[in-house]
Amino acid sequence: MRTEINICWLRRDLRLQDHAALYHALKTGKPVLLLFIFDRNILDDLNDSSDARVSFIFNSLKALEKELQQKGSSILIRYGTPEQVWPELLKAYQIKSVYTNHDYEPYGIERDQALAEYLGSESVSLLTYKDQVIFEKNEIVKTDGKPYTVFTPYFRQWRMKLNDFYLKSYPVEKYYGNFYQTSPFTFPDLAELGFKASALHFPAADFEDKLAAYEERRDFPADDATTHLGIHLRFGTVSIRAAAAKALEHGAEKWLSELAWRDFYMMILFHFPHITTKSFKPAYDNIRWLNKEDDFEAWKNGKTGYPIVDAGMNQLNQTGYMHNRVRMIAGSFLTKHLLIDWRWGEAYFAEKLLDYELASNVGGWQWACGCGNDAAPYFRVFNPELQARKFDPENKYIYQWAPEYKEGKPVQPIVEHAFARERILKVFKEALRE
DNA sequence: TTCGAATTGGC
DNA sequence: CCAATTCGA
Repeated sequence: MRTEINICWLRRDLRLQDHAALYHALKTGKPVLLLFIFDRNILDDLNDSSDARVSFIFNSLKALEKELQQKGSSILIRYGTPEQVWPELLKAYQIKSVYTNHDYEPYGIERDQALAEYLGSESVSLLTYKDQVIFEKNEIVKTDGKPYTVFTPYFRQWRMKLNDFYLKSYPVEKYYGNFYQTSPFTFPDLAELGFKASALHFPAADFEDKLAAYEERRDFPADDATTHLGIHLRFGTVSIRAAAAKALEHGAEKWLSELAWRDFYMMILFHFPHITTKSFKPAYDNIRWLNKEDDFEAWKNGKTGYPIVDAGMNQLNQTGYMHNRVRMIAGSFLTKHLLIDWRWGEAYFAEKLLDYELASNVGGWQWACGCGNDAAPYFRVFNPELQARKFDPENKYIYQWAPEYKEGKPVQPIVEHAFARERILKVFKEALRE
């Protein structure tokens, strides 16, 4: 008779410390086998064979495999769709339960629902846990029990509720003896998954030394005073509880509130999944976008004639990262100056950002466009020149990423600011009147 | 129901 | 001051 085991399915929680599902799986005392599926439902839609996120996942799994081998175990890596892989696993192993962490994205919810049904039909239980946020789903709601749609009152409650209990680390280490003991499984090459190693640099996971100066310097892109922790939170190579605990320890309230924004947008996406394709506020779906391909190309390639926008796009294209202040400026510019649909911008960021996160990206783009979780600030149109003067007064960031502006040659902007401003105000008014 | 408030602005 | 809606208690 085969040994009965538990499987812990990793998705975006690629670590062996402070891990909710892994903790619960190991604690049962049954041998725990770790699993990762390179999901073709996701991978097949990526159009860059050297997509850096795939490399990041690959590297992270390699590191996990090393850790696991020291414990006499190994990680099972599969390439395919979950629908294909799970029936194979059920044949290969005597599985008691499957442990995994909550996913709040529409695809993830659908995938996990299907799995729950399938496993149920095979008398295998699926146990899922909150792990990637501090507060999820309905943990922070209004007095009427409905989800918040405005950040500030949400955050007031989020901050009040936050205490050591919610930040407590899951002591996974105590149960490391319960990993399934096996000789190492074969570990696939990136090439077998249809990908190449990315040449991009991945940010380190150490963020603590950035916290002290964060609030004061975070808006100045040349300072690079942000933590670059996004990719680690995206793939779970850093635990959100550990990050929030460090924020409290250093009194980094502003940075803590940014972690709350992440919770907020995940909660919003969970309750309002339509926002990936529709405006949060339906009236804004009436906007008559110009959607001129030439303008979109110019924006993508950093050729708008607005130095701060071009610098940002160059930074994104070259490094897979763009400073947050500049993301807002570039987003505002695409939607409000060029009158291009926010979904186009969202899709481009999705392709390029190492720290891409569906909930935050959609939330951020809808905010930049003015169609998102905001009262009524559509008439707020960023002036890219003023923004640059204010946040990059010595053109340090601009010259670093768009050195062509150093020469001081006059550049013809793709659209004149005052004209674009009047135009977008008119278009918005028309859309909202309908 | 009423009323203060609403991430990161600009002219 | 703009311009002005909707949220939330």
